[in-house]
Amino acid sequence: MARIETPKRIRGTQDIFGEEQRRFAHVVETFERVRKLYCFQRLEIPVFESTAVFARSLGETTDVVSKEMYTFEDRGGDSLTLRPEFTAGIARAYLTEGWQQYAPLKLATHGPVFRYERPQKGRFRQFHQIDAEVIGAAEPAADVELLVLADQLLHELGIADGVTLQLNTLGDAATRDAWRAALVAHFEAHRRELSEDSLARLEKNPLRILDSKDPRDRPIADAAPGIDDYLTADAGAFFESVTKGLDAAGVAWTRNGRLVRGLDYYRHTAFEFVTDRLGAQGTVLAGGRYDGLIESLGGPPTPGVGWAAGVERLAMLIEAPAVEASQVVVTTHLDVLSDKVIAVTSALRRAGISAEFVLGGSAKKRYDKAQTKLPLLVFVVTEMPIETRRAPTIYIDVKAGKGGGRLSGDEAEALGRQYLDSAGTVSEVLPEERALADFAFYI
RNA sequence: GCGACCGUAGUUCAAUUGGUUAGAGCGCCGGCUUGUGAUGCCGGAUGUUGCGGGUUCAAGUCCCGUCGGUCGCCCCA
Repeated sequence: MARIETPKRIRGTQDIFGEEQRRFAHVVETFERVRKLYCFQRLEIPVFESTAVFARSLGETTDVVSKEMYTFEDRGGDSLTLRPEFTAGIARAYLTEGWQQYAPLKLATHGPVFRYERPQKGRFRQFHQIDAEVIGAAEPAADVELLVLADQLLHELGIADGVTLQLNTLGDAATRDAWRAALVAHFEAHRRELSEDSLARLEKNPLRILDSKDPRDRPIADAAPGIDDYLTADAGAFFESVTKGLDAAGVAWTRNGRLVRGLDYYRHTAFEFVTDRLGAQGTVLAGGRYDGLIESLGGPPTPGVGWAAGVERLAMLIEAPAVEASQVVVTTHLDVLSDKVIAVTSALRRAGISAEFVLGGSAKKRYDKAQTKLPLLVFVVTEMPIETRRAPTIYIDVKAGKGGGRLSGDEAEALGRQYLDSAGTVSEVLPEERALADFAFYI
């Protein structure tokens, strides 16, 4: 017989399940909660866009655009790209949907993004980001609002202690141009001592030499001119307002004058929340101001700030959330799903009580499995004779207690009665010495 | 794109310097304890040792290739 080869999971993609998915969901749910506290509107945008949306906004020479995008032709011959990030798509939506009328807009979204990279710890080809943006607000208060939101999110996830906010300014266009020219001159003068990687950076993105990890580059990078000397008065004042705002909000930050961002569209504020607990992938949440991005997409001059965070990276840092125990687990001694079992279980659920029905195995196996669900009560539906009685019966196990706690007989009886009554089931307590549980309800 | 290490049942891992029918825990399936229960007892099934080639009397163990995983570099969330 021919052997059918089982399909493989595509490299860099994930099947998220069990504890991993609980961590994942907790990150997203916490983001949703905090985002509402800051009155950021939830937004959904497409997973793919015209290739030009990303190529023009991120910068043609960036690694993301030049070698990491999932780009393909659709059946109509158009070049499409799976989004490698959110900001460009949101900017495009802002323009095509005419959202200028709502500006300034505070937006939040989350979902999968795609980058063709070599997978490693905290790095995938399809991964997930949470994202927050403020479009149409030029004032530093917008930057502060986003950073405070990020800071609160990390606190609520319980990981703020291990993560530090590194902050820098890239200045305005004039600042950036002057600083860049000075850097290029400095690095050109030390051309011979630079690493191969940095020689390539010198052509493509000289700013990146500043945060090189290569020991050969460090002394040269450390001796390079700082941006502060080139900041225009406006740019300096802007940055000061941001830092003062953070102090006022009680957000801890440290200046990192060598922090630059990889994508071309960043101006002024640039920041990264960094941890040392994720190996090489220390950046957990990052972003900055991108005045000029929307212009590069053919729109009117429009200020913007935003950040994105990797859901998987955050999920790796948090404490594992506990499994949600069901309130009631229903099982049965009967071999087939009797009408009684169906009636009881669905009545409980209609009454708003989470009730799990255990499938598979023998009555004993099902009972053991029911115990492992850590419910408040286990209902055992049976028609087996107890003493001389043959009426359909629900036994309630008083020994099962949520979180290892045990219920007293009275508590169990009260709860069982309450559940059964709210489930619309007539019940009568039968103290039964030889029952599975301490109480039996005739139904 | 570059480098290092790794790849054995569903899963986590074993298997002396290459040497008989590749083992265990968990999980799964069945049975027992006339029923007090997540952690009782007994039994059972499942592997083309990632895939393809090579060396050898003999390969899970060595070599080459390939695919995949992990961790670095690069880049980024």
